[in-house]
Parts: sequence; C-alpha cells; structure tokens
Amino acid sequence: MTLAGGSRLTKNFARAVKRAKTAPSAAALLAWYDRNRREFPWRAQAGRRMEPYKVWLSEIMLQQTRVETVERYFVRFVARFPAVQALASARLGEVLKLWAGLGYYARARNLHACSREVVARFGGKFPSDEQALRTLPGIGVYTSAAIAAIAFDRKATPVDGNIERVISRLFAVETPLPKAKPELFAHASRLTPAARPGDFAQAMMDLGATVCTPKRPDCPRCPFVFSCEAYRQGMAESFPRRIAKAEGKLRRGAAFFVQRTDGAVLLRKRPLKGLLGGMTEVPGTEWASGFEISGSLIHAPLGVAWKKLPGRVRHIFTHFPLELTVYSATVPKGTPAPKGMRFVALNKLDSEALPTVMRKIVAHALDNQNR
DNA sequence: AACACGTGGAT
DNA sequence: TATCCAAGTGT
Repeated sequence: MTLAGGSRLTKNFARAVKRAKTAPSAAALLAWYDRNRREFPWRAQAGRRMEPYKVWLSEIMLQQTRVETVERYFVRFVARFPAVQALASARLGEVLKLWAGLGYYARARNLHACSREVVARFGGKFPSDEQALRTLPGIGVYTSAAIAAIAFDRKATPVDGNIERVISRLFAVETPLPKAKPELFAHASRLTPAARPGDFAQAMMDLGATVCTPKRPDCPRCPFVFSCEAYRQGMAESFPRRIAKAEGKLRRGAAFFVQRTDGAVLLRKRPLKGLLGGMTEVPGTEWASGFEISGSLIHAPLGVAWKKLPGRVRHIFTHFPLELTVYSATVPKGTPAPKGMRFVALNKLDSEALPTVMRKIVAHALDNQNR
C-alpha cells in the first residue's frame, strides 16, 4: 500500500506498527469478522448452521466470479432448485439456461453431474470430509476444503485468490504465483484455528475482498496490520508476486443471423465439450486466427441472400479476444430450420441458454439489419 | 505443468 | 481505452 498523501499521522502510524509487529492471530481476525459481518443469500445468520447444498452451490458459482455477480444467479437458482434432489432430477438444458451469462459453463455441467452423484452415491447428503468431496465433479482442492470447513465445521483450509493475497502480504512471500501455492497453503493451514474453521476461512476471504484488496488496501483497518510483513516493508500492494501469462491471439469468425418474417431467430446447440459447451448459439464459422472473411459464406446455414452488417462484434474471452463479422438474412414465415437447428421467437430468447457473446451478436444484428 | 475455460466491474 | 483479475477445476 502507499502511504496516501504521506501525512504525518499515517507515517507515525506506520512507524508504530514497525515497532509493534506481533504474530498474526486467528482470534483477532474472528473478532474483526464478527464486527464486520456481511450478509449473503447463502450465508446463515450468526451462529446458525449453513445448508451444505447452499454452501456447495455458492462455492461453485463463486469460482472466479465476483460476489455481486453471483447473488442474483444464486437467488434465481435456489428458487428453481431448492434442494440437491430437485437439481438432480432436472435436465442439463434447464440448468444451463439458469447459468447463461455466468460463464465457465463446465461448472454448470459438473454441478449437474455432481448433484446426481450426491443423490446416487450419498443418498442426497453431501459428504463432510475433504477426501470424499474431492471425488465429486467440479469440486477441487479449494471447494472441498471450503465445504468441509463452512458447511461442516471441519478443520480445513480453503485457499482462494483472496487468501493467497492476504497470506502473501502477511508473510511477504517473494515466490511468485502459481509456484507459491504450496507455501501459501502451509502458512494458511498453520493459522487455521480448531474452533470456527469455517468462519476463519470466510473471514479471510471477506478481509481480502474488503480490506486487503488488490489495489489500495486499507491497511489501517486490517486486524493483521500489526503482523503484516508486507505492510512493515511499505510494500503491501506489490504482493502477491505473479508471473504474467502470455496473452491469447486474436481470433476472427463470422456469425449468421437468420430471422424469419414472423420474427423468429435461427439457433443451434454447441457440442457438449469445449468452449461454451452445451450452450445455445447463433450459427457461425469456426473462430480462428488468420481467418479470411471472403470465404465465410460457404459455411452459411442457408443458401439465401446475405447482407454483411456494418461493424463487428468484439468479445474478450479469458484466453483470447474475438472479432465477429455478422451476416444477416430474412426468410419467409414458415421456413423450416435446417437440420440440427431451430427457430426461436425473439421474445423467447431470454429463456435460452445463450452465453453473453451470443447475446451480443443478436443485439448487434437487431441494431444494424435495417440500416 | 501449462493451458483451456467467461464475464463484468474497477481503476 | 486498456488492463487487471475474481470464493478454481479439469486435462
């Protein structure tokens, strides 16, 4: 962190901390947690047991996804599937619809598979220990520890991105991520108390989300300020060390927006595996680097008059940027959909498993086809 | 071990 | 506008 403004008060505070550095204590963190309790739809009231189903569902949704984004998805999801049995008896398509827009769609496929295994192998009750949880689809090292600690009060130490940041600062860990993971886990595990391990984990994550933030951490409000080595060095913001990933190469492609005169739009389903697996899409070409627009009409789903729309649809995936040219065509009412595709009424698009990039294509086409 | 896998909010 | 990156898992 920076000593904002360099005020005398702040400098004195920093000097006082240097003199008084103490060992970090879980008790201090838990006290902070109790004073700064945050309410979430999946979080029980203080002292109440959390439902394993809700803990599991929220943990899956929260993987690589911000709390503010997850909240409304979680509420909708629980309203539709109040318990693991309801989810297990649903079709995958129904689950993907509720997941559309949330990203990382393998999570939804694994969530569905996991619900069926919990019912089939564990009688509809989540197992409480990490080893057993770890055997379920979509539940990895982090999530198994999180469920064991938060739902079952087992002494387990989940380490997510927040906790990595908190710990790397607390101990000024110079090893860059992801190599530092074992070291960070060892530190976190040593700090985990036998009492309230679930609250401890949530407290660490809340601390990372609200105080020990990536940019401009609010160190004076931190219960660990007297223990933090990075702060003592005046270097909190420079942790965790990280090795930059190579950025993905631009890919291009074309999308074919077909609308019937009654308004219905032509859609199809993507293969179950891989990018946007199992989701609905607007028909299009492959996405490739070095893509040539000139030949793309060969791949069009119908032999009709195509109009190349002005502009492009741009979308950034985690591992590559995408640039799409959109072609549009209008066909008469009653035109049957080509094999493997279907026409869907425009006002029914909301209840389709359309990922964000596909919604962008539809919006771009509707904005531009009559210009 | 390294890469595939989405999206949107903050700065 | 560009960049970062968030409660990771599977292969």
